Amino acid sequence: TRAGDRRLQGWVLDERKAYRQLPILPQHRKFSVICLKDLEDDRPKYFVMIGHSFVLVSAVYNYNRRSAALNDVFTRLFKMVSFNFYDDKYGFETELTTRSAKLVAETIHWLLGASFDQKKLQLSSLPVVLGVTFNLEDFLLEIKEERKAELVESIDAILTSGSLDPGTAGKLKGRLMFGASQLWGKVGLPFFRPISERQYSKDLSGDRMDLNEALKRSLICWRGLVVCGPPREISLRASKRSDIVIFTDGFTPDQRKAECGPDRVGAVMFDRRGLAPKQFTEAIPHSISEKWIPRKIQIVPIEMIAPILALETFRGFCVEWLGMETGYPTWKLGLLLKRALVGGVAPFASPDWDLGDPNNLATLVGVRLWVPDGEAMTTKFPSTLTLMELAEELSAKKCELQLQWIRRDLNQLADDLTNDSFADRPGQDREALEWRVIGRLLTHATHRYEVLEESP
DNA sequence: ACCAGAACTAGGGTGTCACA
DNA sequence: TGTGACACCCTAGTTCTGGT
Repeated sequence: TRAGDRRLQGWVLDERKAYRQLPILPQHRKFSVICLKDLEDDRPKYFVMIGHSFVLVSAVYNYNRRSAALNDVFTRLFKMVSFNFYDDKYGFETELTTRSAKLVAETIHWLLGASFDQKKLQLSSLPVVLGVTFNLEDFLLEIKEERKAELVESIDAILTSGSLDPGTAGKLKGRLMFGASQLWGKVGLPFFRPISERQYSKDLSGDRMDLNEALKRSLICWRGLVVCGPPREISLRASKRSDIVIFTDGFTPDQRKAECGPDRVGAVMFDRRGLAPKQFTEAIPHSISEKWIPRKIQIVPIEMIAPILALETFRGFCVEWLGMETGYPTWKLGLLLKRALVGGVAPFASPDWDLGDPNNLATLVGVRLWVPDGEAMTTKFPSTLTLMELAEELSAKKCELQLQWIRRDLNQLADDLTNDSFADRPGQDREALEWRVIGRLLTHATHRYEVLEESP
């Protein structure tokens, strides 16, 4: 932010009875009639509505047009940082200007005849917008306590009753998804799977509505997240220049092309402060790859492991982002396994499990993978484990994970290294790598997968 | 290098939920 | 009523696989 270290505040303005403020064109009033039964004489009575009613098709468009127009006055004329969502209008400023920004918002509404609730006006470093608290002192998005309590209550009710019907499952999933948007990272993503499966299950006979093992554990895990999951951070969006950039690549022999040799990864690091790039290449030991789901070509896990090794090898740097060359379309990730399931980790279910401990969180993180045409959320087993390992490695180095796809031809150096082509490149000292989580997770996740596979 | 069948995808349609 | 996110179903078309 260009405001430097100045404290931020927000203002919020809520319009009163939003749709009712939009008038019906007088000559159209004959089309705007509602009918109610009079309980006294049991006869229908008709009323002409002079304001837009809820559910009227044009009300949504008409109202949002007005809302957006008002916001345009704020942003264009007064250069304010403000937003609108239906009748919620809100903006952020430094301490110096919040008061005047709020005054502008109120005055413009008053001048143009848009009435608002004086009682609902906010001017605070903890503004509440759309039911979410923006904590501008600690830069956190906080889930409201009431919402927390409602979610816990719903989950407990399901656990007590021991059954969950598709309708309730869908309702719970929707509310959890909204709540999760205020929580740290993509925590909890894997636990939606069993809930989602119940939502769309069609067989309602016999004991099919009963909670199975996977559902019970998912609910318990979600309860834990709602109660003690850390809030989402509000990050400063001003982009900084990267200190270093790392390119990686992976290789695995393709029998169709009669290729041979071990699975291999390579990486090149460009350091803004250094003259020459640094590089390494390493074979993936069979003890690691034999644990993957058998496939003819294991290129995806190999490509994903490359960044982990790169970070371990080039440790001691402050990494801002990491380019991962996979050259691999999203859908191939799905080939790793037909059923998309990932394990909850056993200690998660115990009450004394500390969610604040990054070691625990890293085992739960779901990672969003960016690819050229669109994006894919993968919670598929076991590719997610590789991403967890990567997240864990980054977390241990106080880094944030952001995977980006780049064109293959921009990755020539890593490509060469991976293919054992060392021309013009001096040797690199190697360091032994210890896997942080992948071994442990494979055991847990494989077990979890078996449990889920067995459960109906 | 080629072929046939299997396996898989994109994208439209439908439907659920949440929020306003 | 609108929006977005997600899941499932379906069809036409593409890509992979295993064999020659």
